[in-house]
Amino acid sequence: MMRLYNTLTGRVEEVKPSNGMVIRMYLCGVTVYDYSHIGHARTIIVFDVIRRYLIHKGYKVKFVQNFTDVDDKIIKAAREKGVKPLELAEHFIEQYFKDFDGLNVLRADHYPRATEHIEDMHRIIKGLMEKGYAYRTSKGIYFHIAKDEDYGKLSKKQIDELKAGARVEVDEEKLDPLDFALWKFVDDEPSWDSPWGRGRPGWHIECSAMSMKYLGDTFEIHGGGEDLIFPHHENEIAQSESLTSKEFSKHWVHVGMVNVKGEKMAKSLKNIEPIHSALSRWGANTIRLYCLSAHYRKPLEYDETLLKQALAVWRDIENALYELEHAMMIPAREGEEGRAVVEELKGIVDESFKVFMDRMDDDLDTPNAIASLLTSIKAVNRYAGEDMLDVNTAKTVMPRLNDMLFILGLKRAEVSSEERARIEEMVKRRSMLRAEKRYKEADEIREMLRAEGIELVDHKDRTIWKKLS
RNA sequence: GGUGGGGUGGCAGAGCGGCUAUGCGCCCGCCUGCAGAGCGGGUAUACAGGGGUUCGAAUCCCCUCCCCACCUCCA
Repeated sequence: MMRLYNTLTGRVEEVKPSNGMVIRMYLCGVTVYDYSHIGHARTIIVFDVIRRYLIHKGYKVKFVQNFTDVDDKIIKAAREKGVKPLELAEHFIEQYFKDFDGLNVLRADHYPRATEHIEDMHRIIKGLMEKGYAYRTSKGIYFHIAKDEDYGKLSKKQIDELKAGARVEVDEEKLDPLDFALWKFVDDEPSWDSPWGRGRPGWHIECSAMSMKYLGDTFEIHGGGEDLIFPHHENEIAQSESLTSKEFSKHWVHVGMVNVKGEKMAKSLKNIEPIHSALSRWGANTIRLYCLSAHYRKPLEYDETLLKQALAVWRDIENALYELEHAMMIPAREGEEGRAVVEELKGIVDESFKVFMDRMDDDLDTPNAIASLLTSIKAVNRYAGEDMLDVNTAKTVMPRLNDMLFILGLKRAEVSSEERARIEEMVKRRSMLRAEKRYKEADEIREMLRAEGIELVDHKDRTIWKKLS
C-alpha cells in the first residue's frame, strides 16, 4: 500500500482506491503562454512517477491534467506578439507535448482545456449562486468565503491574518477582501456569454469544473506545485465542496519548488531553464533522475553539477542495460559456476527490488529507491566487467530491472534495425582490425561512432555497443 | 508578522535511539593495445550552536542562530 503525505491532514496517509482498484488523479497543469521549464518538469515528472508506480501495483489509474488556456498572462503575451490569445495557447500546448513526450511522461487520459468547459463552469457558478455562496458585483460574480466555515483548511491559514496581510486588492464592492472571482465581466476577446453577462472565468473555477466532470465530485488525488496550495487549491476546495457538500479530493499532494541559487525558478525572475533546452543538453533520463534525486517535498536546486551527477548515474544504468542486452546472445554457462552467478545476481536484484518498492511506498522516497536500484546496477556492471554474464543471468535480472525502470520512467535510446545493422557492421570491421593489431584504424572507427553517440566497450572476446541517451 | 519545511563529509542526499547509507567528484594501484565498465585502497575527527534526557543522540526535549517556500500571478 502506497503512503503519501497529505497536505490537508499534514500526515503521511495510505492512498486508498475508491471502487475496486480505481484511483482518480488530477494535476493542475500549466498556463500555456510560454515554454515550460524545469520547475514544471519536476512537478509533472513526480506525478508521472506516482502514476506509474500505482499502475505497476495493479491499480487502474484515471489521470487528468488541465491546460489553462484563458488567462490575463496569455492575453498580454498574445497582444505583445500580435497574435490571437487562443492561437498563442494552442502553440504552447503543442510545445508542451513535444517537451513532455520528450521527457517520457505518459500521456494523461484527458487534457481538458478551460475554454472548452465554459458551460461546466457556468453550472457550478449557478449552483453556488443558488446556494448563497456567490454574489454579484459590477465587476463579476464572487465567491463569499465567509459562507464557507472551513475556508483555509488546506493552507492552514487564519483568515484574520490573511486580511491583516493587506496584500489583497482593494475592491469596495466585495463583501470580503478575500472573496475571489468566479466570473469576471469583460467585453474584449476572449470572452463568453453567461447568464450574468459577457466575461471570462476566474482562475480557480476551471479546475473545479474539469476535475469533477472527468473524475466525479470526489476523487483520490489532487495536486500540483506547492505554490498552488494557496490560493488556488484552497479556493478549488471552497467552490467544489460548497457546491456538492461532499469531500472534493481525499489526498492533496504538493511538489517542492526548483530553485536557482536559492531562489524559486520563475518566469518573472528570468532564471528559467526551458525544457526543450535542458532536453537537448542532458536528455530525458538524466533530467528525470535529477528531478527524482531529491525527495519531492523538498526544494531542488537547479545546478549544473547536479545534472552531471544525474548523468553519471544514468550512464551506469545504461551500461548495465546494454551489457544485459548483449548477454542475451551469450550461451548459458555450464556447471556450478554459471548457476552460482545466476543465484547471486538474482538474490541481489530481488533484494534491491524489495527495498525499492518499500522506499516508494513510504511517501515516494525516490532518492533511496534510486539508491537501491543502483545496487542491482552495480552488481550487473561488476559481473559484466568479469565477463560473467550470459543468457541465463540476463533473463533472470531483466524483469525486475525493467519494473524499476518503468516506474521511474527511464528508458534506453531506441535503435532502428537499419541503425543496428550499420553499427554492428562497423563493430565487426573494427574487431578484424584489432585482431590484426591495426589499432590506429580501429580507434578511428570507435571515434567516428562516438561522434554519433555510439560508444563501444571491449570485452575479452567481443565488443558491445551502446547508443547513449 | 503568520503558516509549512529545512540546516549532515569537497558536492548532492539518506538516516526517525545503538550497526561503514548511497551517489558524484578527486588521488593512488590493478585490469585494458588504448578506452569504457569493474576491482582494491585513500579523500584529517560529517551531522548549525548551546544546554539537557539516556548505559548510549545526527536521531528525543528546551533555548539560540541561520535558510527556503507560501501569504500577489506562479508547477
